[in-house]
Amino acid sequence: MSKSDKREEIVRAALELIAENGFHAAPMAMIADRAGVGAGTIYRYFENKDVLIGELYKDLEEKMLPVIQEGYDINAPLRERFLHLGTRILRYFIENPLHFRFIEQFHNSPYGVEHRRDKILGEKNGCNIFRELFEDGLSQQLLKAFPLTILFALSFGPIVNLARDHILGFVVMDETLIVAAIEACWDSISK
Amino acid sequence: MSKSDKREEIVRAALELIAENGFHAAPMAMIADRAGVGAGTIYRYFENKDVLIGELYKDLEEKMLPVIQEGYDINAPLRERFLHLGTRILRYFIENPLHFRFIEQFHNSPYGVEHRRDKILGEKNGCNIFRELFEDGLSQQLLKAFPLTILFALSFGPIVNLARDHILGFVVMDETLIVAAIEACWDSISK
Amino acid sequence: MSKSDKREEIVRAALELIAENGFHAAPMAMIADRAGVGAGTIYRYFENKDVLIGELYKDLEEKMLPVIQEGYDINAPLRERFLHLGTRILRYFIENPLHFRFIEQFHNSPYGVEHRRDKILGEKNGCNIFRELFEDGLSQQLLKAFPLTILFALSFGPIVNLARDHILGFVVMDETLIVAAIEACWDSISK
Amino acid sequence: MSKSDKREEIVRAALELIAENGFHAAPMAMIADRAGVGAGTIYRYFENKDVLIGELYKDLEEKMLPVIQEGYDINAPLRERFLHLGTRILRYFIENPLHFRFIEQFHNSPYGVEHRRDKILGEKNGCNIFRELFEDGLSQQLLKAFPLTILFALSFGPIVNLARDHILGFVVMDETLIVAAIEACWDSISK
DNA sequence: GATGAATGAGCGTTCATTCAT
DNA sequence: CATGAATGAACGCTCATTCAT
Repeated sequence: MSKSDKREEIVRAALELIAENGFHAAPMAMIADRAGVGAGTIYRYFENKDVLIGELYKDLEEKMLPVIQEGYDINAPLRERFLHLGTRILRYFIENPLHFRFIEQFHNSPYGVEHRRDKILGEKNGCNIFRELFEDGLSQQLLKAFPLTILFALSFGPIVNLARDHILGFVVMDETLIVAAIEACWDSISK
Repeated sequence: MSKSDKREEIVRAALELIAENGFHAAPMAMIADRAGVGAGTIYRYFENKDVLIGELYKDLEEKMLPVIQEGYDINAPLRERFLHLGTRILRYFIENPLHFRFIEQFHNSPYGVEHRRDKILGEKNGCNIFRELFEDGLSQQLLKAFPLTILFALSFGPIVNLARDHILGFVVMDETLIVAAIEACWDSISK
Repeated sequence: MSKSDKREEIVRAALELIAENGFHAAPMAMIADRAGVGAGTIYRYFENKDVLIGELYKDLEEKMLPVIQEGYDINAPLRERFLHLGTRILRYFIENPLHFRFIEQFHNSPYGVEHRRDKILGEKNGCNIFRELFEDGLSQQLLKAFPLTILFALSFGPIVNLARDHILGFVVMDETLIVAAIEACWDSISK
Repeated sequence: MSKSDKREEIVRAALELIAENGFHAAPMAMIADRAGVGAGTIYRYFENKDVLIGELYKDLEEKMLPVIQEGYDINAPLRERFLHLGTRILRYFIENPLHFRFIEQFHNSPYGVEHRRDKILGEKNGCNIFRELFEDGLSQQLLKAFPLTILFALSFGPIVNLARDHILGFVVMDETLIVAAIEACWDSISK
């Protein structure tokens, strides 16, 4: 197994265990076991458990962003851009329930305290797409005159809830429902 | 300190510690300490930690429900009813940040697994108010023809996010913003 | 409830709990509960748990001795005297399984360390009957020339085992078997 | 210290502490201490305390059986076979007082409940030697017509008592006394 | 570099004993 | 006197982290 394969295995094992049963069910020894490496080996790749979790989170961000942005046309009409991003995110969560479950757990854990803010969509990285989208919308007066934070809340609050409900089996989000739900979100932020 | 004072102190201490820093920062000994009681004393009031957490959650539910329902007029127009409940819930969270933080933590913890669904607004108690509200709206064709789960998601997703953002200081939800935000939620569910 | 009734209740409760499930299953609070008194009350009658256990043991000794000696004729032939005592003890244990179970537990517990020697049959009290019996037998050269300790072991070892096996249901000691078994013990010590 | 040395040290430490002062005087931390290992280390070798105790018991059984059987001639006369086994067991206990004390404690403890019956001499393993011995004796009509349980009690009751008395210093069982005592046991079971 | 046995601080919980009522 | 709520030391056990191999 190559060096980066090992890192990959560790991260994958951690993701699975945490997503499936929460942080409390993912001791380092169990992660090592499932990754097929020695317990001490993890510490060659990650300084400690906090760092492992943090990097796992960053990995997921990095996998998610290109998928969401794929085919995104910054010059399309605002509504279309919103629907593109919103449905892509929701679809991504639904298709990657382990990622979603981990991200949720992460935000409500000691590991995620300093990430509390939704970095995915916030100021970090190059991923200001949403910010730009909202700012465009505000300046064009197509959106209600809310602070960005509120526009985020109105958009992502439902998305996260819908993803959770789908994953837990409370509702089946087929393509039609996905689009309709994101359109509803649009109604909440657009004038 | 009277018997019921002691129970109160324990519950309060647990609430504070968990709300402030999460479950991992609330070992029984620390809860006891902050409550000003001996470690063993907790076990006179609560069979074990799980039970303590569970009862704390129930306590909060019980405190919250009457506040939300106060002044609720089931015969008012649908929009008004929605705004009443939505703004009340959001205000409650904002005014009781410890309650909010605990409830959030609880839902994303091993303690809250069986409560995953938002019981507050779900089928339990007499608090089917929201369900009734949505069912009324659907039958009167005032709401978009979504499953209840999605209507819940569109309503509560933003509320929870807004409460969190306010508590974390990312936005200041004054009365005007509260009402405007809930009105925006109404836009997402109404035809 | 009179003062001595209370003591009686406490001792009875302790006996039952310990005999039924061992010392580990008899915390003071449970003893108090079953005795129908407050936990603190026990300490008015017994300085501490050790003393309670010790006095319970003494109580049982005192109840047992007269039953064993009843009808004992010191002038009867040696064999008859042995059979009298041996069968009486065995019968007593069989008819009072709680007493037996407690005594057994007691001897193999921290509480009974200083009582290790079989006081019932040893030098204490007026109960030197057995000692006298053996000494008579030795001087009359009816018994094998063993130290007293060995004569005790040959006599009581089987009795205790038989009682235990009966109580645990491994064998049913009816009157015929009781007598035959004690006669067998006699064979082991008599010339 | 090698891996199996460590297991050995833990088992030895547990044996010593329990034999010397009983289960109550052998908390895991103390066992670890005396074994010269960390507290957590014990759990690499034994799932929990119950398992440690249980395996210690099995270890002792396994050490004891071959010693007892050594030189045993199944074709020798019955009396000789009985004396062989009886004296060997008694000698073993006398020479291994820690083993004896532990086994005694074990049988009268919550750990040993399911072993209540003397498995050493009962049906388990290949060690039906005693059972076979008694069954042979019964079929040849050399033994009194007792149930096996009673023959066991008549044989082992005294042995256990003699071992205890020797270890506690109440009597010194030299070779002559050992043989004479076991011969006395034989008298109790033989016709 | 990789390992996994070893560690020990820290957890949730119990219970003999005390003492205010 | 009797009570039982309160106590806190001590228990069995877990797990992030280290380090000899």
